[in-house]
Amino acid sequence: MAYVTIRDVALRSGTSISTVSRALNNSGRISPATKAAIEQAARELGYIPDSRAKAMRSTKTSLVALLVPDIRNPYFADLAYAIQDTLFDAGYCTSIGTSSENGEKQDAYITSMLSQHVDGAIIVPRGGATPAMRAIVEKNVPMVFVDRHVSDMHEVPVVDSDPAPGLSQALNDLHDRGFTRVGYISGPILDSPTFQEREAAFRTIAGTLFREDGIFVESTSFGHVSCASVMRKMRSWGVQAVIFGYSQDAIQAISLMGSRGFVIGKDISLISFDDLEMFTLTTPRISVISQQVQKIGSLGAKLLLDRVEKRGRAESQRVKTLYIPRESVAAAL
Amino acid sequence: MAYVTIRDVALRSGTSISTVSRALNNSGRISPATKAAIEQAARELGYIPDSRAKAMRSTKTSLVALLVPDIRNPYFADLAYAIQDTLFDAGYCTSIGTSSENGEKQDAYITSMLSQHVDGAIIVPRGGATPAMRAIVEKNVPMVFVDRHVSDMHEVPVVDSDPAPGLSQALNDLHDRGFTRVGYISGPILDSPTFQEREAAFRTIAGTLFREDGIFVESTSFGHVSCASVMRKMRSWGVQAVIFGYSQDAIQAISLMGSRGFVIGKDISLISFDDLEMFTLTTPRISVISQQVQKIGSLGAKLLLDRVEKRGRAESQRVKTLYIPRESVAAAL
DNA sequence: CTGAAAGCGCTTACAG
DNA sequence: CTGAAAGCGCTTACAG
Repeated sequence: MAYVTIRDVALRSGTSISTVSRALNNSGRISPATKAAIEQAARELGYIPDSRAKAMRSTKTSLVALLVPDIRNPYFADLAYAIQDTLFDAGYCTSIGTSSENGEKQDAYITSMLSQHVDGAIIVPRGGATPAMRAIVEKNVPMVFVDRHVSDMHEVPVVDSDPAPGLSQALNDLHDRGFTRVGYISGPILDSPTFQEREAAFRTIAGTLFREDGIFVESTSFGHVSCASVMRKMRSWGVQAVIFGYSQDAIQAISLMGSRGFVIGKDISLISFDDLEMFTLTTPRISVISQQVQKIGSLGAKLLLDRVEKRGRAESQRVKTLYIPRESVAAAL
Repeated sequence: MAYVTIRDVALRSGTSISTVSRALNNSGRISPATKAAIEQAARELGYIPDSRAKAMRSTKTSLVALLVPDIRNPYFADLAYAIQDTLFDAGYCTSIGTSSENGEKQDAYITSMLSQHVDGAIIVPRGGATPAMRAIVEKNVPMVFVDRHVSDMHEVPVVDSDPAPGLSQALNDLHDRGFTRVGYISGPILDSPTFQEREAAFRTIAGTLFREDGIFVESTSFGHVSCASVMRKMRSWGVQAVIFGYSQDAIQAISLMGSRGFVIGKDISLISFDDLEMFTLTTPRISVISQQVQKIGSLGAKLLLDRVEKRGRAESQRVKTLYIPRESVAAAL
């Protein structure tokens, strides 16, 4: 059984190709009788229209490309799920690609999607603008950035979270509990306006609540070693509570502390960005600053749909971060 | 800047469409001079071949569909990553779809992939055979099942894990530590040969090590309530160590126990299937039976490639499960 | 209401 | 070595 084509359906229903097309797409007038006959023939044959051929004529693929750095990161998995869900309900298929925080692969994927003439692209950019990303813009393919943005592509709308509200709530909580020495670990800050902004927001807000000499900021790159040494530094400075701008760092830190007998919420208090399920499984459960990833995802998808379907001028949006206190933050010693 | 077509490249290089096609695909003889000119023209114009048009002629899309129940489940995220990685290196693009353990969505996705004439499909099936899955087989599109299988589709090869080795190691460990009352919680066993097999393997192996009246088996469906009540039952029966066949259940149980002050590794010992990162963050860390998901993924991908590229008759494969003991299993009280 | 024809962007025999 | 032509499976004016 090879693929059934529109021709087979026409033959079987004793009509022509054009009539079948019109009947199955509800376009133009057709007599109810022929329409019914055609639908039955299509059903009997198990006809599945070739979307490639369809798309070539109508320049509409109902396909959207989604690019995330790493699908194994639960934050991105949640994001991808929310986006795919929203898009699916609107009749679009989402193709999820992974760039592995790797520029080359990122561009290979984008190019491949472009060659399939996707109707739009949702991208969590990694690093700066790339050739393939510029190609998307040049070809006028609708695109939105989600979660992060790229500093030199201002024409692309972005849906991300505003770190200030959650950080403010978190820092106020620490302040209220009597902490005087707070630290911030900012993750892979290089090239990332998002992580830069988080750090800046921390500095600003902490500056209004704590003394200058009670505020400590460090950054990690990827990798275990660095995270361990940063934690050591924080400890040696007598930092009482530390906020992680990058949840993957927090995960490493928790694992490290567990293996060294450090007790979170006692030896040191801890807060991380991203409301991940695993942060509720640890003992104690980890306080988080939620980016409301679900909201970011659905907003991003809707924004793209607005562009694809050309309703209004959709603009960038920010979702408020939200502090969720749990037992990893205790009173100051 | 609309899309650049092969026609534009021909015009710019002063050649014909057919020559451009041959030059860019390295097929047939072309003089080095014209080839160079064409390549330059293509580069200057930023030509990206239309893969839809390409595929229509050559019946090769270099596209593979991957269907997983829920990408937010870290086990499937790992699986998807491994598969996508292997396929990417072989020159294939993977489109990841999520069925949300929902038959309708599963079929909608498959049909959509079929309409794009993917070169193959890798599926983690949910429930039994569906109409769309049968359509794949009928149309002779290469397909493999991964992680789970469907009882009534024997023609489809499957790569999954053999539960026996890991279970055997785990149960021997429990036995050696002096446990006499062991429990097994089997997850959503309905319609799932995989979960059924795990339970059967547990019964068989436990039967050789423990007394009949020291073996307890229960199953959960999805949802919190059920998991809590099952745990209660296990406790009331005096079960000393429990093995979870479904890691999502274990996650719930850990969370429940944490909120009730139960201490894992002391009040009860615990082992779960699936070597998830989060199981190393808990205190104590959770002993697991690893399915070696990475291996399953890459084997599954390779098996599909063998079918797609018609090398030999690729057959089903099993990966051995592996027991990784950690602190969630203590000595018997 | 329905059919024949053109054309979307490619590839692939077929001539030259 | 290179070009003109047919055709992949559709949709969409255009006639009838």
